[in-house]
Amino acid sequence: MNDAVDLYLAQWNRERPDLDVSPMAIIGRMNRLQQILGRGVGDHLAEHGLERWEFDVLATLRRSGAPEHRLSAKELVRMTMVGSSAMTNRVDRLVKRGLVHREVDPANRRRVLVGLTSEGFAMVDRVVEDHVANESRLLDGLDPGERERLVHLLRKLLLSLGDSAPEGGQERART
Amino acid sequence: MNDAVDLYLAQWNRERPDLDVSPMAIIGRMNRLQQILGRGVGDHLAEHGLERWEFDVLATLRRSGAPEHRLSAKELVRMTMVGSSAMTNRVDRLVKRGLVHREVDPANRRRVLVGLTSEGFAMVDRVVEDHVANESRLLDGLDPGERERLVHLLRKLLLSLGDSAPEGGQERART
DNA sequence: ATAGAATATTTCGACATCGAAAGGTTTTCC
DNA sequence: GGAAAACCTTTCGATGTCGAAATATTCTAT
Repeated sequence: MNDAVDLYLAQWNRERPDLDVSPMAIIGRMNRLQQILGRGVGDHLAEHGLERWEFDVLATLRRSGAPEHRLSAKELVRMTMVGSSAMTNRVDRLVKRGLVHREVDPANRRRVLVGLTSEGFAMVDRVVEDHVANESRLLDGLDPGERERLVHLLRKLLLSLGDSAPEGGQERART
Repeated sequence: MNDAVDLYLAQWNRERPDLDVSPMAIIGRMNRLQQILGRGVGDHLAEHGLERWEFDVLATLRRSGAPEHRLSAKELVRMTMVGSSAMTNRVDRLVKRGLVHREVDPANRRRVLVGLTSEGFAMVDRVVEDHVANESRLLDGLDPGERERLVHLLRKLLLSLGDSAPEGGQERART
């Protein structure tokens, strides 16, 4: 049995046998998995009435923890890998849905603090359990040992690319 | 050393110790890698004057092979995982740049055949070599054995999710 | 022959994102 | 204490994608 990437590697080998296209075996599959898994996650969240980006923001606030379940816009940007302008838009829409509230930080009026409302909190806490169960289902094709090896490899690759826990870390330049 | 995903797994464990969030260790890292690798690929292609979606289309046509380096719009859609309306837009723009030509299939006038112009052909063939070198550089953090194991795991996961070589294969419903 | 089903592409409106620039606020440093 | 630099968020215009509907062509079955 071949996957879609096997085909295009074979095509490249036929057309350009001089080229070593083996990196595509990884990067191409990563692309495809991203799309397929993304749809699997998105379809499931839609059943709970959430878009993927909504869940991302709510979950980021939820796991940032007590007491306030609250982060500044900048911290949200850092955690979610979207630009600041996209975050403004996301928060706008979540405020309209009543899932988060936004207020100027009284201690530093440049900052905006975004926090979960009780509806938002209830929503994440209700959905997240099903969400991880769904993710687990998507990974059913790998046994526990394989999953562990995959985690290890992905983690090593991420670290080699300079990804690091954003504890005051350096972000990509963004406006 | 921790990557960004280690942090949010730890946060979930603190906030919801009842939950097994281990699937996120894979899916979360896949998301992040996708973004970081995507930027690495895109920035490099930009140096050659190409957008990522442009390269995707040109490369798909190039590797589809002689004699004509030509595919129908539908085949392009199947190979690239974008919707048909996005493909119309992509081809429009590539035609304007003179990199592909579009013509109605005389044998079946519903179909549109898209083929590389000689400029398009020269462009891909010039860029692809650098492109794979760049991809290889992005994967430098893994040694050859690790890359091989990663390929194996990603491939197995893809197959378990129903991805298969699109030789008349069943695609996802799209309008 | 022809109505209707099936197939293939394009058009249309909506939407999420991006990067640059603008708008406020605070800090720094003379 | 005030000007300039640094900081944080929002606004703006552009872009690329999506899904549904529209258009155009071919196939099927009577």
